[in-house]
Amino acid sequence: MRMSQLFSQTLREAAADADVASHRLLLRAGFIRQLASGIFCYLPLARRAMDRVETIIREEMAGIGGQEITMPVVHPADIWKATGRWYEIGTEMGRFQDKSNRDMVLAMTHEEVTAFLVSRLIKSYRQLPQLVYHIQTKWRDDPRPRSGLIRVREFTMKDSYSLDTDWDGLEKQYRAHYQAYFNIFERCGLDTIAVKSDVGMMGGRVAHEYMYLNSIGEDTLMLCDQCQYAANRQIATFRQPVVPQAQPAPLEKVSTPDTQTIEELTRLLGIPASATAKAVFLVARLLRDGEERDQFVLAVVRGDMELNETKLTNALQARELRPAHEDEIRAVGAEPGYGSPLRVQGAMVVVDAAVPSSPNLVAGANESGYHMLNVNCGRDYEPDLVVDLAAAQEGDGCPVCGAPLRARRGVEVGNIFQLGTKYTEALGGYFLDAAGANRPVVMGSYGIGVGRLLACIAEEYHDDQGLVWPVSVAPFDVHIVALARKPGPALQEAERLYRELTEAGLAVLLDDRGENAGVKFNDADLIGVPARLTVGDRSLKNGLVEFKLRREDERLEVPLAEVVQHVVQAVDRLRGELLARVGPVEYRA
RNA sequence: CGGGGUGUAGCGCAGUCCGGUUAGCGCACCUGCUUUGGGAGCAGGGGGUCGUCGGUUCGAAUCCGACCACCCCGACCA
Repeated sequence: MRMSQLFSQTLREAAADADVASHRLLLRAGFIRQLASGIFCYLPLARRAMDRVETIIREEMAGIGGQEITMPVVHPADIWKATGRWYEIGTEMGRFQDKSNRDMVLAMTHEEVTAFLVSRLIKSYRQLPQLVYHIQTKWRDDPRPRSGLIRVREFTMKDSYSLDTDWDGLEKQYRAHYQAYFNIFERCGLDTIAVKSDVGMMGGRVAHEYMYLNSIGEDTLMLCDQCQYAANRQIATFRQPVVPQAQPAPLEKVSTPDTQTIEELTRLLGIPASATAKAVFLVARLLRDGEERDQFVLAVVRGDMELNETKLTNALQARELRPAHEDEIRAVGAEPGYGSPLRVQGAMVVVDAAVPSSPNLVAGANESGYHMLNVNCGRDYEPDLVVDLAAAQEGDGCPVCGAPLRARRGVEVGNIFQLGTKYTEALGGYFLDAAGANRPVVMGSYGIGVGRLLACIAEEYHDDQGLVWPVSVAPFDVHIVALARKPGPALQEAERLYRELTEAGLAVLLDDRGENAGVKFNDADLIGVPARLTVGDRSLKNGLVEFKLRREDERLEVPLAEVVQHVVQAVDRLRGELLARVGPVEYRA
């Protein structure tokens, strides 16, 4: 590609609202342009890099038996109604009506369509197992797109769907993906870790997320250095601290004016936060007997812990959870700021597992300005449910080995779900087994956000000057900077190298523009092609061309006759480095 | 959805408080000449519904109102 023809434009200054490095640089280097909030155009440089990412994905999917298909972006709402997700998912789903007022859905994911295909194609156990995938546009009307390509509303996702006769088959395909995903990310040069995760709107049993560790990440991960336990904080468990046991003491009311927070309470009474109980008031939307209804929930965790709303949502199988309003709190007989389960009526009391084993806690008196000493779960109030509700925190004991957990931020670049039969049952995806029985196909679902992956790579590989692409995903392999404005030896040699390197199978970008040397060098650094050749009269006089790797400062003068071979070898070496990263990974359930 | 912020040329900004020539600067873009190993020099030029609608006024980028868009924090979400 000649830079003079490239449909792009580098920018000296980035847009003011680009706050993360990948966004700023992809914009400045002319890879992307934003059309609307969370909606981007991918210009040729980005398209080429995405193509390479997609090629790697296709190769790895083929490696585990995947067959590529294409499923539509627009779906009739019927299939989403059949699985219930039309009703369960809120504003995140794009909905519209076609000209005959039929409800339509913009695809957020393709479990429904896959299950539809299963219902049409799979009749017998002899046709299973299967693995299909596609690389397709998704629409999720995220309440808050941000960080450039990291979090967008319209995006390209590789999603694959495994189809099996039973859970053992699913387990096999799941583990195949587990490994293939590491292969994909390593080949892209990106280090990731797999963490156990919540199943969220997908449903199902087991799920892992692939996380690129970086402080710009929006997910918090709890990691154990000792035993490699790794989980999203949304579901992370931890070892319960040992609590000194004591005889329950009598309830006692104390005056605690202007003491609405745990911190104020511990200061006033001179006690540790672990000796207090915290009441959190929420309203859960529950689905019971096909009817939606709101249930007031009083969650109790110890004062030194934090409520994990995902855990509570899952424990209640709630559709939605929101903070309660003050009038709702008063309606059950509780007092905001001085709340506790004592003498409340009409609330579902859900208690964290650490609370019943912690005697004589200080809790609110449900009366403004007063707390109660020596509150004991089971004696002073009856919980409706005792479950793990507390969020793991940095330093908490690893649930497996007890070593202190570390909290890190990460970006989710992929996920894998063991779905089961939810979708196939809903859409008639049944097969006949060897005994002639009708059984639903067991599904797994596996996603990778292609654009997000690219952004994470950009985030990991850049410096002050610009992007520094790993060769496997770089839009070009070599960038030839021709330091010549008019026809002459330099331009002639640059053109010859462009031809010969292209013939040698490399993707070559030739800067043939009439720009100054400085402009060309800076643009080359910004775009971040891994290898650079500088063809100018100065070196050419001595029969030399300058070679430089983007990631290194060192420059090398190479004799004209050896240039092509030198570049080919250098690119091969870079490719080899990335391939060497791929290897078997131990599966961690 | 709650809180905060910003909308003036492709990008970055000034002008808005205190209404008053033809709305300005840098970069980018076009033409010509010069220059050519790290964001060049000179000369000339093109490009604006000042986010939108409404109001106040002799007069609105500027004051008032509503709306819209975008960004950040939170809620939410994969």
